[in-house]
Amino acid sequence: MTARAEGEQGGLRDRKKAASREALERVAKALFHARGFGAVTVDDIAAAANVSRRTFFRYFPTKEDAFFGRRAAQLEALCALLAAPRPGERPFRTVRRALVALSEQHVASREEILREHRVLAASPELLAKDLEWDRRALSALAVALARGGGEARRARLAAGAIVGALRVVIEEWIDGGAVGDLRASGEDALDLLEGLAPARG
Amino acid sequence: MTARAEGEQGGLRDRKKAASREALERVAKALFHARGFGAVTVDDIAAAANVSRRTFFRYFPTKEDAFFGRRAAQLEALCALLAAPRPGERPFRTVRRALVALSEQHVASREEILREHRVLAASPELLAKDLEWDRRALSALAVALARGGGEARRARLAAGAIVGALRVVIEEWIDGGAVGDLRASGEDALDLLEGLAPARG
DNA sequence: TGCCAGTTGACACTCAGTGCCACAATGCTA
DNA sequence: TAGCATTGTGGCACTGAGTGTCAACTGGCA
Repeated sequence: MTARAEGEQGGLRDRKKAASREALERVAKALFHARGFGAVTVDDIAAAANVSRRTFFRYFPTKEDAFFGRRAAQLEALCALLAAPRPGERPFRTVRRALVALSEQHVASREEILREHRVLAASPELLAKDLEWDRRALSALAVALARGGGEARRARLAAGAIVGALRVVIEEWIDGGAVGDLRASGEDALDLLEGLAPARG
Repeated sequence: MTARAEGEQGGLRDRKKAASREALERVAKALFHARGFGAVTVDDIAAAANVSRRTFFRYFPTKEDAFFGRRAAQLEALCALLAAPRPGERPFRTVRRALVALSEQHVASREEILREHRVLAASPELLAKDLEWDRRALSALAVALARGGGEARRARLAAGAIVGALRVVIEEWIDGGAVGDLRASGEDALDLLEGLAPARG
């Protein structure tokens, strides 16, 4: 075992690795957007990135994963926000802040989201995978909501309803061309759902 | 073109067809339960059902579909109930009746659901597909809720929250060994969510 | 310079899913 | 009951995802 930790991007080796990964993801997305997910093979991606097919699978466990870089980053950001409540803040308030921040990220990446959504809507296999991210967000929200000491069951219930409702809000925003006020729509939905959060323990 | 319509199960041919399909599904589930979804190949299923591999794919478009017969039937039953509101009934009431009926189906199929869930929990690829059924249920609920003439947006929002919350309720029921009162938990959740439904148009 | 560890490419393999064609079973009709 | 069209089935070959393995290469370090 070497003394160097894994993510310590100092060496040339690590920089090359990061570059390969980034190139693969970029090239893959470009191909998906151009031809649709199903019409692009891993061979195509590997060839376009000047890498062997085998190498592609060293960076991404499945073809789908080359598409979901954004979602992974989004979830990570959400979890980070949820894990850092302000002192004395009610759990629902923390959740609201985190989700509002998420909506602002969405608005900022408007173009990319629209492009991705076009690919997503045309390939059901991607849609299925996409829903899994919601499940993970749900767990994170449930943990955050339960922090106040209320019932854990109730926290999960509220998290489920929030995720379910916000997915609809985001979809409507996208279907409307991503021109509406996503933040406002999201906050309206959260207002309606606030009563679901567990009472203070 | 023959005069006979497609589903007219009178002839020997149709009975054989139905039997093959049923045998494939039964055999497939048995194998999935015994070894796990990933450890069973389509060849295994076909062989166990005394049918060629090619024939399997004439009955089920994917291996997953041999697992989700129940879900398909469930969704169909849900849609049927939603499509038949009682005269003068508020949309939310129709939805509640349909979902209560669904919960009773769940309780009645307790054993099978537990067995299926064991398979499901052990194979993420199935879980992803499973979530797609929720999406379809969501659309059906949204249509039913919008029937009152209220805002369509609001109806979809409520449908999203309901589906999100009820999935959590069902999961908790299953995780608890399917011994709790699912109907009561579901109704409690619906009580909390009733305010989300669009106001009367 | 030479060793070590990690990265890559090439090859072979399994398995899901599809198109195609020949064959057999079924149902209808003469 | 013989003959016909229809339709289900099996076999085969093919594409594409994903994995294991091994030899060759490259960066880091002494």
